[in-house]
Amino acid sequence: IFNRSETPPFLIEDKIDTAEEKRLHYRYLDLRRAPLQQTLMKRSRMNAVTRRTLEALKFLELETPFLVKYTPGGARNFLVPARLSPGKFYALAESPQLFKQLFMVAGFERYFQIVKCFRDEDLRLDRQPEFTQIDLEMSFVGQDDVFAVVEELVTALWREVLGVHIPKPFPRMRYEQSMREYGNDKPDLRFGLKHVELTTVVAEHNGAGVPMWQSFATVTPGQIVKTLKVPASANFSRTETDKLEEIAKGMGARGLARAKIGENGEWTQSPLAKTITAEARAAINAAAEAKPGDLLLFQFGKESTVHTVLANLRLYLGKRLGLIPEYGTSDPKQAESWRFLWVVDPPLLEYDDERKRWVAAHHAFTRPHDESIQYLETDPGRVLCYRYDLVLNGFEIGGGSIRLHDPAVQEKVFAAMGISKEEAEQKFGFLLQALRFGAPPHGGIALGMDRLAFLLTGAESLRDVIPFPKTQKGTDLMTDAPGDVDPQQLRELHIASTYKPPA
RNA sequence: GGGGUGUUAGUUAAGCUGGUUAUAACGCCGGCCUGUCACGCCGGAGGCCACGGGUUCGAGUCCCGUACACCCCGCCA
Repeated sequence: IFNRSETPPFLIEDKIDTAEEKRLHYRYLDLRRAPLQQTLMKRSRMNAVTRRTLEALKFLELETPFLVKYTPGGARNFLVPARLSPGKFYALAESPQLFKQLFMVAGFERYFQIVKCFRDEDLRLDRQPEFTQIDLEMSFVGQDDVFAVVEELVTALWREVLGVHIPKPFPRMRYEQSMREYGNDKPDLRFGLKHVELTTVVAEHNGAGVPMWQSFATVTPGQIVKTLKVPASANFSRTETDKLEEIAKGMGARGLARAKIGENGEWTQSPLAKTITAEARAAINAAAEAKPGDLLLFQFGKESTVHTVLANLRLYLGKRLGLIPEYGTSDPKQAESWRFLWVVDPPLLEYDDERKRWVAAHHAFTRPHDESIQYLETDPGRVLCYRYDLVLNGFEIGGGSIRLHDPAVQEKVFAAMGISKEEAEQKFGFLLQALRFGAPPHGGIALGMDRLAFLLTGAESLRDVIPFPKTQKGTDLMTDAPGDVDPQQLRELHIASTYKPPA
């Protein structure tokens, strides 16, 4: 009776002053609280709007199996023992990816599903082991067609659930720019504090006179120097900058070199000040547009570490300086509070340092840009592809691609990844065979419904938009799952545990 | 696998540099109050200070380990 009303009958105190652990243990009581009631009502409406919008756009809602064959790559799967095939296992689907492509082969031109997915990876604030996606796939489309559908859907959600009109089309940014300016592929565009690239500046000044930077006198792939400028207005104390260093170290940094800019551009309070050449210092100040009183934070070394450290420092500073709230959206009724962004044109392949070969950055079935196919053999890192992520306020809320439907190009991609024909057939045979029967050009996307609800409602945690969420260790404190099973059940499945609890 | 924060009464928390009987609020129990509604007043019960070691004359407080919760890195669409 109350599930269509804005004000539920049990208006339990809004204030949360109970430990999360306790709340989860008595989740059914926690769910009586008005904020959670309203959140779940909004989520219900999001489901309804999604179905209505996609139905109007001629999408068919089709189901796919949860119990599937394990395929390598991507997320770790949950395994389910197959009683009728002793010794064998199903995997719980990490996404309907292959099946939705097969719908395209089968001639269903527009498919969607609001579907549970399962991934056996560690949890985060915005990650649960089972979660819900709005999954869709379309035939005879390019990237722009997928964007148009998603923008229609997302703006409908914000309009009909929040009453906010988000302008279309959403802005786009190339992956390369996102990494360069923000250090990750999900930039929060609500504030500045962009990273400043210094690798070439340092190389041009032959290491800038700084002993720690001698290895940067020449540019080495995968090794970079960057800085982040904290404006003078922040007026950080020594204790506060020390805190920044602690955070950086927590992200894997060796340290956090700093420099405070003096009246004439000189550097103080800095381990670099003694040795840096005046020319290099001026060039860095210019690159960072540093003014007296500003504080420069430096990171150098392995590109991925530099990016992780600076991307997280940027977020910390954004919150610390009050540029964005701790969580949620400062003014949810204003369209400007919602910074949607398409991140496009990422590389198809990335180099795996451990396995010493190129691997798919996402999956091997993404269509490369036609003009970069030529680099597949000669310069694999240069191959860009039709892969796209939808980002909102620093959270990735969806990702998809235009699929590779041409078997000839597919072969080249496998070759670039060092996957033999036999191996490919063994691992992905049914999809490759299906594509050989003739597949239309197709592509799609999956939107994280939990994250959409999390952001739309301004929730503090993904757990607040999931009725019965799991803890960081993947347990359910209410039902005490996962639990022990009867030995007889294991015998039926021909399973024995080798686990020995610590003494 | 790694880093960080936390764990004190039923609940939420305070307990600084180790020092007799570990505090408060709400809740609970008893008494009083016939117009209250976050009632008020008086009295009371309730704690292996998460668990296990260690340092010390002495540990809620310091050290080590474990468990649980949360945040992050790794991992992950």
